[in-house]
Amino acid sequence: MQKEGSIVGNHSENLLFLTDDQIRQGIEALYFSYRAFTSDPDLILQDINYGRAHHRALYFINREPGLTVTALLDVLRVTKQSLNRVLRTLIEDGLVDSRVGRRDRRERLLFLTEKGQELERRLSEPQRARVRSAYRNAGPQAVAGFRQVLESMMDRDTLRQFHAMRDDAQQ
Amino acid sequence: MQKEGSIVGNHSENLLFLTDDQIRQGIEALYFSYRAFTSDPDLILQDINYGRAHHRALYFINREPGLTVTALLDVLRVTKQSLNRVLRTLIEDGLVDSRVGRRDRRERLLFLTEKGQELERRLSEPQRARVRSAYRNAGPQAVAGFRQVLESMMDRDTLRQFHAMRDDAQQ
DNA sequence: ATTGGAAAGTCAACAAGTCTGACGTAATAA
DNA sequence: TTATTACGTCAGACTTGTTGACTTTCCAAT
Repeated sequence: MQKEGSIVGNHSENLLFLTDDQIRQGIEALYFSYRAFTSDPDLILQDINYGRAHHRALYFINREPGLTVTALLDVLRVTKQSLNRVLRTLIEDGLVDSRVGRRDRRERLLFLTEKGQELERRLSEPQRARVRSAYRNAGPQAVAGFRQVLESMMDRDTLRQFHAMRDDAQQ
Repeated sequence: MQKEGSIVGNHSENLLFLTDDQIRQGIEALYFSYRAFTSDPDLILQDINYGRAHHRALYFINREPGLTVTALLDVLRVTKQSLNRVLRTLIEDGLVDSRVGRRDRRERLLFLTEKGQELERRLSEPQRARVRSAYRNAGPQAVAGFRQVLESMMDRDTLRQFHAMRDDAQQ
């Protein structure tokens, strides 16, 4: 195609990291590592007859105490019927406290009870340990790249959610 | 603790990338990006009344034509009963061809039909496009870090599976 | 050569978790 | 007052996971 110069399609650096094989390996790495990532809490959840949905709910309620059901629906992207079943069991089991909103009394503000916080920690700590260990093992440069690629994979709306979470942690 | 020198706990570089906040952001990035990653095929699957399990089966059969049910079970880590149901529908619908093994006639060797290959491509191509675009956007250094962190998150057995797949692609 | 156990795969029944659709109630907004 | 919003619930369906029981095939020890 081109008479002379660098390899076709390359600008300044070579583009070997964009070969089909590299893409495939990236996809498989994502699949296998995500499964590993969820395996620890999954084992605990199985024992207590809960599912991943319970963990996710506990996680985000702990993340932002007092968030409303609608806000949680927005984060989780499930139907309210589906979330409701999960929330009901969590409330019945004394892990989540649902309080009527002061500002708007139609809203339910969700909080973790002491017991709820304890389970949330027990479920999430193995994941934190896994990520911490992977980070330590890979080093700060690799971690920066990891984050960069993950963010680039999100669509606009998901990225918005992600940044919103990141931002309200600063307060 | 230490009389003099760098900040406590730091070796040569600082360890700010290991703060709780960084770990938390990593976990959330993983959650949100994985959901984005699966969203494209999920939409297609919904239309044809298939689920993610069907995509996974198609993916790995395409990846290694002629693999046995047992081999597929090992990769997917589900019960054979669960896989069987998915395989049955794929075979009935003419997407997968199951041939009795020549070497061992208890085995079933799995292949994609032309139609199966077509659907697999349709499901996986959006994911490849997403990863390719993210890779291009983030650059080769970031990609290396991405891969390094993901691999560090896998447990021994998963890592073995991942490397086995990587290796038999070289042939 | 026979046979008894193990391995590969299938079928049936059940549980969990997701979805859609419809409806009811209470509170807020127009 | 009326329309809209937030939340909860019931019913029915589907996917995907499970366990248990079964058939067919292979292999190895006798």
